[in-house]
Amino acid sequence: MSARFQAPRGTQDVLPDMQPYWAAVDHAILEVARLFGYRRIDTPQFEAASLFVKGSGDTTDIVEKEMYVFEDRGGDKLALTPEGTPGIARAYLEHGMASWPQPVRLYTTHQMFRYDRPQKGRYRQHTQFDCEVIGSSDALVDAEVIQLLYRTLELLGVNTGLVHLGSIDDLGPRRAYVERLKDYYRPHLEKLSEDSQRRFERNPLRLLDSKDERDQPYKEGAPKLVDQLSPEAEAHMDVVREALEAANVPHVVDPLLVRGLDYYNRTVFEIVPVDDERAQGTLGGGGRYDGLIELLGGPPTPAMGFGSGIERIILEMQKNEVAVAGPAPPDVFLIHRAEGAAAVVTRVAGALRAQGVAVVVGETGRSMKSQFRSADASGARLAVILGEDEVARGVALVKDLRAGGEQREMPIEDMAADATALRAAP
RNA sequence: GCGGGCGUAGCGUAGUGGUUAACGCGUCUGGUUGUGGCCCAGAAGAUCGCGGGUUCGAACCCCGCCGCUCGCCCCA
Repeated sequence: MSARFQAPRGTQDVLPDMQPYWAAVDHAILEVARLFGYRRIDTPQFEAASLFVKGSGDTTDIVEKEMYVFEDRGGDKLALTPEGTPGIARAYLEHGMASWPQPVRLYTTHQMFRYDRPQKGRYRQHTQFDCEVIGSSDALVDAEVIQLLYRTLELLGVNTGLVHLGSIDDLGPRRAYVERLKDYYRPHLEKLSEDSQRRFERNPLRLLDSKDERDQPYKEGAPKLVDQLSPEAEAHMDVVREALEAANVPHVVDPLLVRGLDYYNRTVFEIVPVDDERAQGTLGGGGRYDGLIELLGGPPTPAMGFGSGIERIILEMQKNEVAVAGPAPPDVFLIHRAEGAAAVVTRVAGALRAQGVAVVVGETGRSMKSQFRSADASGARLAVILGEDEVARGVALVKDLRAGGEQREMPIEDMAADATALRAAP
């Protein structure tokens, strides 16, 4: 109905029924962060657009085609955060975190905005669970970060497949490799798909995971980066694998794994659900970005991190029929029928709440029957009835809705003063 | 950005050119004075996604737009 307002394309409302899933994810994140010693950081939902142009890379799709850029009333060019890492790197520099004990372990959950054609599991606004470890080049940190995401998903009952692990080496060796790759493809350029011809210019690493029929014959013989890593990168990856092995994180080396941002080096990884049949399956991914902080004007500072899409995680939880706890029902549903009972009703409800009793109040003017129906639907254990008769006599009727439906009288003032008897009732 | 499918009350569906668009769930109100869950009855709730066209007549046929969805691109 375009006549009525609707949520902007690619955005969604999280209705009350869905909130338990979000709460479950929040709890899992809190617990895993505690276990691994990560502290929470929150950064703004928008940043200088140039932070992403510089940090994420000006030729990446995210920056070039998908970023929400706007100019504010003061003329500043800003961007809604399309990804999490540059903002955190910026905060690291801005707040002198280099003088904190290194490395700095941080996590956050953050809204991300990307102008893209929406699909299930791909939205224009989505939420990411982000972890970043800044100030260490230790391969054990790489393994730790991967493990952290894996454990989070495990804790949430999400059935992940193997962790896909790769290495894209350091900048110098990678450039040399890209030249070798282009040399290999150049003679066949004419015969490649249009997409791959574009990739040849813009993102040669992507040539290797083309799905187009026409490109298949050339993939086999193409040089693979993981097969010719520099000795340093190879040794680094060996340690990562050894540590993942020891941590019981099942993984596989994926020679075709490429990440979308410019700043990655060495370790890259991705976690996809087991028997994933959809295109937007990736639950999370990340890698090492030793050059980013320096690129943003800081001292050379190694770092490692990941982003994981919470909407996708929840989609998986639902697919796996993971049970999540809903909110507890109220303790008491307060039914009232007296004329002009607003004051008594409000006072009793307030007194009970002050003692920690959860109270939902029935609607004025509705029949007993109707209010009892509401009481039942609310899931409350007790109905407290303040009818005309009771209010006049200064008592309340307390009825147990779950058990036999027994009912007894309690003086209103006693109940308001001390809810202990009510809790025990009847 | 490219290609395919879909769009009927809050939700799930029926109706595929011809009288006041149907059913289930849900909501509300009742089933004799003030008592829930089950049951029964009634009511409210739909400009048939929006706009235009064809036709005596359109939810139904055609076009455009919007939204969802699947694949590609890309990504979480």
